[in-house]
Amino acid sequence: MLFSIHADGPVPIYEQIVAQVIYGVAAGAVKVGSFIPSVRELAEQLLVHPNTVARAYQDLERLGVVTPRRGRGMEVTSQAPTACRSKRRDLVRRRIRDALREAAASALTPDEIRNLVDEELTAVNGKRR
Amino acid sequence: MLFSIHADGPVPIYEQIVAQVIYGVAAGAVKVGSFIPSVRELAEQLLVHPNTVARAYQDLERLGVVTPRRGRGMEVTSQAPTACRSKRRDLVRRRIRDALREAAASALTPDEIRNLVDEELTAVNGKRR
Amino acid sequence: MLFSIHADGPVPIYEQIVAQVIYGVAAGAVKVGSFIPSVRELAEQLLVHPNTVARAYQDLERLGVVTPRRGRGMEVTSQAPTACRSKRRDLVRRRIRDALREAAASALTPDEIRNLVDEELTAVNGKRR
Amino acid sequence: MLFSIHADGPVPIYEQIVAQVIYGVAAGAVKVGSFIPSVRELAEQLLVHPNTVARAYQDLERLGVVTPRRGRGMEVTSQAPTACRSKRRDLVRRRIRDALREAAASALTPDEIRNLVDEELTAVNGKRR
DNA sequence: GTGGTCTAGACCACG
DNA sequence: GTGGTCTAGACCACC
Repeated sequence: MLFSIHADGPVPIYEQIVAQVIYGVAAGAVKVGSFIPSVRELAEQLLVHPNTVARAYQDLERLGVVTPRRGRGMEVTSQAPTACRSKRRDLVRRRIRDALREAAASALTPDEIRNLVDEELTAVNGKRR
Repeated sequence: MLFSIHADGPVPIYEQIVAQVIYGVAAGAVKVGSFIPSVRELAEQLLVHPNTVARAYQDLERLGVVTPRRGRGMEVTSQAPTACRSKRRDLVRRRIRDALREAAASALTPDEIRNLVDEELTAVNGKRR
Repeated sequence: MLFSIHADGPVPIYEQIVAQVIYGVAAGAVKVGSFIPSVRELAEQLLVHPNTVARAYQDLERLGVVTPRRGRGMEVTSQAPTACRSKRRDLVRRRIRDALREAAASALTPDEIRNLVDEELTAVNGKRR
Repeated sequence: MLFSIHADGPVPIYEQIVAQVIYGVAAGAVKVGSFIPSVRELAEQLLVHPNTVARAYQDLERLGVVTPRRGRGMEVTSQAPTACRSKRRDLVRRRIRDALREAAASALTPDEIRNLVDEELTAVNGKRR
């Protein structure tokens, strides 16, 4: 499980942790029944305060992605993969939708918008190669 | 000049005001030399705190879009249209880029991402018809 | 809005705050559109740390009972009464169910259990007079 | 001696073990002079950490329910039945009392509370038939 | 060792 | 003024 956290930027650290766990589970990189890193361990790895990790884990628990096993850690639940794939799709769709709505509200023409989208889409795909 | 403000939601109200003025100028709906509404007037119209409008106007002034005319209000500058078209493009591109980066980070496949984009793109265009 | 908090005892303070707001809304003592006390205000009143109150308020927001109004406070939502009455019933029923299941598991006879329940029920009702 | 342990849920495992031994003795299912399972044996049976069982047995010893016999295990004491019947009653009464107090604090009417109690009471009794 | 709660206090964005 | 986030560190229960 690899995390990359941007401590600056507008997105709270704990939200970044939540999202990355969700993406990891959705992608199958984190298996059902396995344990995500302990609060202290991950805090040390990410150079953030344990409380920040703990808050992320509470959110993940609330989402049904992990369940606390007392004395052992946070275990990935059986319904996590389904929930995470759905959640991932929702998160991504929501962000795309908001961006495109902003674009439409800006009175840019549909052609201009599509050009921008295509440019950024190839840029992103290029990065993934 | 029509404003639509979403008091809830993650985007600060003052940013919404700034963006909508920029979009209005960029689209040619707000002319050079005209005056945007007074702080009090707009605050009343939008049911927001005057401080919020004032902050938006400060930003617009700092961006060179409007300039204060004592006793008369905020006048749209001659360089505003050029600046706003550029700024608009930057704003929209930035949001699209961020959304697509998030999509890539989520480990969704490029195909799935493109499908989501296409769905939302037609949805947005549909709304504009 | 009156709160009574038991800082000792097994129930976390933030849960007590959550429950009491829910009960207040369910009982009609807290109206839709009104604002619950600010974090700092309630923290001072209850002699607890503001963070503790903030955590309770986050839970209430997650439950859809209140919504943050930036710069103004936490407003009771329109769906709060329905949600709170339902939630209250669930909470109380859950506690009663657990107690009675424990009683059944203890191999006490149904008659003994009913006697205990009746005793405690009259004791509680007596306190409310 | 049959145990049913819920590893999740709010009740600590060691408390569940303690309670079930108490209930077994109170109901006469566990006889004076008999031996309860060894720590290792029970831990293996319940898929629980031996420390957890050991802690439960410490509590039972402290309560005077069992007494350690070197090399042979934990023996049920002669005063255990009386103590367990009393303890059982206390435990059950305490849980019922707490549940009903919560119900009263929730501002549900006495009638609503009684209805909930009756519903759950018949539900529990139904399960025992 | 694990997570959970609480206090303490800083800093920030927003209105 | 409001809530939101983060760091810091204590204490606890449980395994």
